[in-house]
Amino acid sequence: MARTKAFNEEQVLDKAVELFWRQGYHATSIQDVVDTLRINRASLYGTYGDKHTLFVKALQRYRADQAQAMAHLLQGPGSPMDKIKSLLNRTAKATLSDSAHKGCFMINTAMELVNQDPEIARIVTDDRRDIEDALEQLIRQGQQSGAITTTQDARALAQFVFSSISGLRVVGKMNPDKKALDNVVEMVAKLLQPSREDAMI
Amino acid sequence: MARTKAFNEEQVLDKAVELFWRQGYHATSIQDVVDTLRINRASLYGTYGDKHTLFVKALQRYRADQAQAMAHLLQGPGSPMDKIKSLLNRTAKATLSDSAHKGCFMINTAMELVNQDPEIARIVTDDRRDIEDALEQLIRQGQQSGAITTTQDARALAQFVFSSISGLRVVGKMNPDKKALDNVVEMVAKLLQPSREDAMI
DNA sequence: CTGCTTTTGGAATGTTTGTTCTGCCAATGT
DNA sequence: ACATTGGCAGAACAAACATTCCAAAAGCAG
Repeated sequence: MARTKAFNEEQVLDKAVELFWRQGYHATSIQDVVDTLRINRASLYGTYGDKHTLFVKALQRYRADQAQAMAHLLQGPGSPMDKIKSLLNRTAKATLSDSAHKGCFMINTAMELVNQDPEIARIVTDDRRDIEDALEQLIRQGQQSGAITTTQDARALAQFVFSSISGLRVVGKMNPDKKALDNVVEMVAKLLQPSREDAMI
Repeated sequence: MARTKAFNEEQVLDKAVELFWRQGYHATSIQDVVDTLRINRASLYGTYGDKHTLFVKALQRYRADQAQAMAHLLQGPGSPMDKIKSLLNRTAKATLSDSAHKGCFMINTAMELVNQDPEIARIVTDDRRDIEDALEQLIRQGQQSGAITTTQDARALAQFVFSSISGLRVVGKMNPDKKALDNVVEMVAKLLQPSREDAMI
């Protein structure tokens, strides 16, 4: 009944994710978007709305992708401790193989917009809560099997792991040095392990 | 021989630090600068150069202030371990009392510009190196007196502490929750302490 | 093929951007 | 007192900005 779009809506959104991820919100102009996505201005506005709406869609898509990867890890094989280590190692590896130094789109966005844009702030906060919830659950399991220390409660440890991952992404953005990142991963893992002192209480 | 400036060059630069710190580089227009610093356009360009130059001056001023505070801490009283704890606690406290959620100007800038602006990247890298050097020196002293673990070398621990501080600033930006921040500080401190197992080797 | 609907290309919109220019004014050395 | 130097106010500038509009083109139903 009408003309069909000359582009794939999802694929083009992926390009938007990549672009905003690399450049941030304010440093990206609509001209950049038009050039990079190879889509007409009118089609852009017609399909995704204005710049801010497009950005939100891109961020939510990134978040959905990330959440899926996390779910996959959670229900995969391995002990809770293995999964946490794997998450940390994956972060370190992603940082190292990221030649454009893009870092994490969610954290980049948080740093750029959280105190200027309430809608974005809410997405960032929700994302953090979800990740901390997943970590807490994992840690609780590990604590029950005795693989993770019980000197701190699961929530506190989850917050610590989240903070450590954030730290990794900042350091990775500044200067991705394999040794430095591996060190951090190792130390976080060490802190989660129950020490012999735990039993003395 | 000529008219005197109607403003204090240093005080106005401080306002620029505050503004860029709060909004970042790209989100701040020259009009914002003119309005906030309450200085004429011509005077602005005449005194500080263009936008980029002003930003660099602001960032360097921030860095100098921070470096001075660090030097003061280093040569003050207290053990190396106390100084590290104090640094961490100060970061947590600064985050909590920062109602505008500004975070750390240097880290904000790193996240926004490091992969777009080589001159800024260099400043950020230099700053990180200096901080890690200071931490390493402190940790080395602590190790010699037996107050800090020797299971990792001083450099690795310094990198870990730096990463943890970065994590604090990210978490603090997202949602400054006192308990979460204090937890992180406590755990970093715990990791630095020598455990009884150390002696068993 | 025809009619309808949506996409598309690109010009056009008005605003905001960073930067500079011009004319006036204030302060100081002589 | 006055000339000279540099600060100051605000207009002026072109380029870039986000967004909209219009006419042409393309696909599908009848």
